[in-house]
Amino acid sequence: MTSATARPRRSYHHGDLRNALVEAGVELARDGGPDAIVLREVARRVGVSPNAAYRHFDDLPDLIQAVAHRALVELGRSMKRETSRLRPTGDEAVDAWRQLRAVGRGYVEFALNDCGLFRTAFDRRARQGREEGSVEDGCSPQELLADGLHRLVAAGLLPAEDIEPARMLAWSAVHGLALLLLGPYSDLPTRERDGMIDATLDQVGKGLLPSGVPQRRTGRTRKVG
Amino acid sequence: MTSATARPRRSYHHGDLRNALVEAGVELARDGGPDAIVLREVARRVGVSPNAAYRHFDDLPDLIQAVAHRALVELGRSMKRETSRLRPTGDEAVDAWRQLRAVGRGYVEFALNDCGLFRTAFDRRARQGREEGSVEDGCSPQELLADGLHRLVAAGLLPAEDIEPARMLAWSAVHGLALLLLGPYSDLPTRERDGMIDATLDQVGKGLLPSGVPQRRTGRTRKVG
DNA sequence: TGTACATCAGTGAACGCGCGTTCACTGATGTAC
DNA sequence: TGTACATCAGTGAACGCGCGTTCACTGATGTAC
Repeated sequence: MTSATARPRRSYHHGDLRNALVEAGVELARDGGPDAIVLREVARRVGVSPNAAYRHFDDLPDLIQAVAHRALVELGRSMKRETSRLRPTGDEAVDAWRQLRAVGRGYVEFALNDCGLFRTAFDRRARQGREEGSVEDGCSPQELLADGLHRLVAAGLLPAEDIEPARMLAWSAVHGLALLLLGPYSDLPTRERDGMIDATLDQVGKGLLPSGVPQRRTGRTRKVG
Repeated sequence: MTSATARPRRSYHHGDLRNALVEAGVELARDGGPDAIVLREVARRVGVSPNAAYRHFDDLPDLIQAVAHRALVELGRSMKRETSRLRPTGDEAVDAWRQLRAVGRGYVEFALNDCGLFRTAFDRRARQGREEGSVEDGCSPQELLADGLHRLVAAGLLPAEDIEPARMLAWSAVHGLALLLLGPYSDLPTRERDGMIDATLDQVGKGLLPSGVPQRRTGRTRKVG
């Protein structure tokens, strides 16, 4: 339970304490979810007195907010990782749909692999207080979803005016799926779980795309190259 | 904060303490979500010493579990209420789809109106420990969803073998939608929020039903009367 | 290049708090005879 | 119908705990001259 990472500091001043505190918070959240982010324990792990944290954060919720922000960054990375694994087929419709699918898969995958951090990303306390903008580098979960949707539009699979409802269905389905798999369905064997993810993503596709989910090598119609 | 409901008991023995404790827990959860369920406060509200609760519950998680169960019952009621408002059109396909839609709407509506209780229904601590079966009277959320899906099958709108993926998409979408509306989209004005719910439920329909969402008075094909 | 001094970033000790849970207890209830 | 007694369902006091936060402080840093 106690500080594995706590080692005596070389100097009186830490140099990068804020970051170190957030990092420790991330580790706690990873193991035990948002409730495991405890100011005193965070300080303990970094090897600093509890009140030192108040030089860098207003209060505990402010710290949680910072940890949640990191969690969103990691969620985005997981999504990005999944899309970057794709090899283009040359068929823009197929590729566009695959990209959105990968985005969704990365979302669910992260939730399952890093459940504590995932829950932290959407914790209530993280939303309160100041905005903190979104993830810097254009790789926020929201942007990745938007990219995927725009690519569907560009491929002629999704009418541009349907973007908003499409976003909502896609995000809802994937978010709900992740939480159900962590919750009521948490006893499911990995095999069946993977099947469920695939099946659900396909169903989402059917909901999103008026002309259906494009299949590779079937010469399905598309309007844009 | 303190006991509005605490009134001196007539007798030494309460008579229905377990129930009273759960009820107080429900009120706390309603106001503040699962974390607001605090054993001492529950006892305080009922006007009983804290340790009296241990005659009826193993520990705090056991109490939370009982409260979560009640929350599920209320969720089911909200869903049922929504379906019972429907007036049959005579068109079985239309009616079947409307029923499932109402089930989904009742789900989201409950989440928005009784957010603390909704979150409690799916709290992690409630899932641990013994099973406690499901809601007694055949009105559990899961059963209502199943009923809706079976009716779609009976109406010839959904192939029987697609029930499982359909369940997963429907539940995921509606669950995720509820949580997103409570979370990242919580600032949304009611008007737009309602629009989003409708749009998302329609999208779910498109995902579920191979022949599309049935419209009233269009003479759409159906296989079973 | 050296020194005075404001500012920054930590420390140590303490605060009050409310929690979940356990202990040894006692008043109330119901059942056997 | 009345009484003895086991069992049930509460009480009161206390336990240890760890938390978030505040106080007055001090060591380290960097800048003006």
